Amino acid sequence: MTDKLFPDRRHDHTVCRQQALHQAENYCHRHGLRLTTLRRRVLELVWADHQPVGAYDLLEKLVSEGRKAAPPTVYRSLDFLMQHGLIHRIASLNAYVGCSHPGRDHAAQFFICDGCGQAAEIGDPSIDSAIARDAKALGFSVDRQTIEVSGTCARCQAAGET
Amino acid sequence: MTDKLFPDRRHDHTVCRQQALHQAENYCHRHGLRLTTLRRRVLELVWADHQPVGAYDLLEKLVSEGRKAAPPTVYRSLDFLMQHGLIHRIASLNAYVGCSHPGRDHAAQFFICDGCGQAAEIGDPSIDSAIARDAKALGFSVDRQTIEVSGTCARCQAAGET
DNA sequence: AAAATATACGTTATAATGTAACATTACTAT
DNA sequence: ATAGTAATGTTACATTATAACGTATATTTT
Repeated sequence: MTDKLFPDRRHDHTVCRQQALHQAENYCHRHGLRLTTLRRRVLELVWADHQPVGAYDLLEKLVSEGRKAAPPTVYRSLDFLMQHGLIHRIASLNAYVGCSHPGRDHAAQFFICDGCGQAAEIGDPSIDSAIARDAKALGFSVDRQTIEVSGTCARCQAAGET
Repeated sequence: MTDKLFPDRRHDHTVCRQQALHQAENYCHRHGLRLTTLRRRVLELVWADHQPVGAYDLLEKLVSEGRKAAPPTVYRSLDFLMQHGLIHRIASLNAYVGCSHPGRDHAAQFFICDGCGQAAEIGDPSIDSAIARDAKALGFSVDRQTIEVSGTCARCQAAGET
């Protein structure tokens, strides 16, 4: 079974990371944004795998690479990357994950596996439209959304059944 | 305009609070749970209004009432109340709010106003079913959901337009 | 009712996450 | 080159949450 949303460890993650960096470079270039060495590196670290990463994990990696870094170093980069839709924050985990569809303004929805820790971003229009409908009924003006579904992915279920 | 989900300050909130406490008492009695003085008081404080409250705000109130309390005091009560569906945690705010439909096991969805700070709990089956459909397509087994939509409620929009 | 057990709470210490404020460096544009 | 702006370094601290262990209170068993 090939599962692009919850990939196993065999998948060539270099591709994911490279593509994300490439897209980020394009995006920043087109919009006159400065994807500095630090920001680029933070993005790269966030894309180390498909699991959301904590800010202090990132900090630790930066420091271990010899860079002078403190919490604000990381948080500022994360803020920049979030502002421009290159990463997302997972509120239920206090962690950050690369955006699968950067460039487009979109409300992300996540399925998060408690087993492997991976977060899969989906963009289901029917969730969006249901929320939009409710908002309209309330007269509520939507600014941002946090849609995070936790549970167990297919692979981990299979693995857990022994 | 009467808005039960984003009530104004005139609404008789005593009713909301009383009802919530009453339901909690019933629920705990039926299930053999101990709604101790502390837990009851924490629930009452969470229901002080319709705005999610931070754990340390609760702690401060408990202490100011003369009770000996420390962070674990509050967090343990919050854990109990959450476990039994009497309150919800709002992950995007690190805050807690009374559950509007205790007793039933349900996936809550929230609209949170940046203006007045109030959180309205809704239970839209079409959001649930959209998520269930996506989960099924992924073979994902859902455990819990975090659905939080932030923005501005109708009343605050009206107030803001001057 | 007394002892045994389990549950809840008190207490201290600390972990984990995030921000404010100001100094310094590096880039950009004239 | 120089001034202006944006990014990063640095120190200090705020906020949210939990671990670990002791004490008290309630519940069950005898």
